Amino acid sequence: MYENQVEVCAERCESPLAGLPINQTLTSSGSESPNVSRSSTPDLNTEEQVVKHSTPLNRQSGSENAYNVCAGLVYPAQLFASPNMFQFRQSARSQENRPEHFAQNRGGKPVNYCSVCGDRASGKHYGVLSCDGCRGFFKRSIRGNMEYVCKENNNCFIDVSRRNQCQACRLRKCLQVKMNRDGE
Amino acid sequence: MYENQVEVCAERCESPLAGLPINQTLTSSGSESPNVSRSSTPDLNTEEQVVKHSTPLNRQSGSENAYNVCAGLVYPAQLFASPNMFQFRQSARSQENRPEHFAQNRGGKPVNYCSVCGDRASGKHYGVLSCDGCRGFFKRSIRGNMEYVCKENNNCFIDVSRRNQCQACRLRKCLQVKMNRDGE
DNA sequence: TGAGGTCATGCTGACCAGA
DNA sequence: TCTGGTCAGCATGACCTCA
Ligand SMILES: [Zn+2]
Ligand SMILES: [Zn+2]
Ligand SMILES: [Zn+2]
Ligand SMILES: [Zn+2]
Repeated sequence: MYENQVEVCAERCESPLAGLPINQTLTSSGSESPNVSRSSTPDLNTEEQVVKHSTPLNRQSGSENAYNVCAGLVYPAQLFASPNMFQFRQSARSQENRPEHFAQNRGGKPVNYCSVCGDRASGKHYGVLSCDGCRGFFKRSIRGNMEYVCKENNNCFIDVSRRNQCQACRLRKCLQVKMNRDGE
Repeated sequence: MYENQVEVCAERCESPLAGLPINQTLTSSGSESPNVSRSSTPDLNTEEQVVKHSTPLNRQSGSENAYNVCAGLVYPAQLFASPNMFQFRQSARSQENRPEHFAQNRGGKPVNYCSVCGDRASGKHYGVLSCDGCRGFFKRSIRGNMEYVCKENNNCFIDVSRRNQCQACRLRKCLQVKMNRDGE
């Protein structure tokens, strides 16, 4: 169960095209292991609206005992998309109908995904199709000469919801997909 | 290798006295699996001084290619203690000579550890011996009725360096060690 | 001693202006 | 189109006051 997931992680991370391979079939986005849905592309079915700089990170329930969601219970993670510690609200753009893979938008423009985390790409950055988050992260990393150290085994899985859990592995993934300071 | 670690994690997390069991022998703090040092208690051998609210989170190297620490290389994690995304600098208090277990300070005062993460406890909070970090985290969680969702399998390992990687599991651990709103 | 409260800190990513 | 720059938003935890 868990080893299974770990294997997938390691395998993906080590491959140069780790994460969401672009131009590759994604049958309902990562359903190889049914009981461990990793939600590479969280499909928030929430209302769509762009709110500038509104970042409600974690759910706040109205009821009293709200936090028992995780209390001692073990159930398959990612039954629904969850905001991360720094999982910012997906903007309306990101919440558009996610195509199977590389589909067409309403306007006909192709939708590309970040080579690092699988989020919607905002263009090519530092030589690689990537999202604004990974772009900013890579920018800060190289400009600040940052040194990160993984607390696991340098094979943390990087996707939209987990890209902020390990900076070391996120940067490693950035470099693996050939992000570079000079934009290639 | 990794399954080993996961097993340890799960075992620790599920037990009510997960993490660093207080009053229990810690032979050099977690050396069951030699090649995967998890550094439950990171022993920073750095200089000791208390700086108020100074939180240099990540290492910034002076050299140019600093980020190659993790670039594509796979080496046992935790060769040295690393600052987390939100791993604040351990204050001088935390860097005192860490005893084997429950040892005496210079002054003779016993040193207690947080039941949640193993950091140095600042006292009893919400009924449980805990550190200021876990105290604040639990406080925010219950006051805000926060709902966290684990992105793994609800068995993330919680220690000083990783307590900020999964809020869901951190809160679960808080509840497992019987933290409660009314201080018992 | 432990409760609630405060707030400096720094990471994140959406956005902007200029090349 | 992509770059550097900006900065609102927010979780964290050290520290404070008060009972
Ligand atoms: Zn990305
Ligand atoms: Zn990692
Ligand atoms: Zn703690
Ligand atoms: Zn978890």
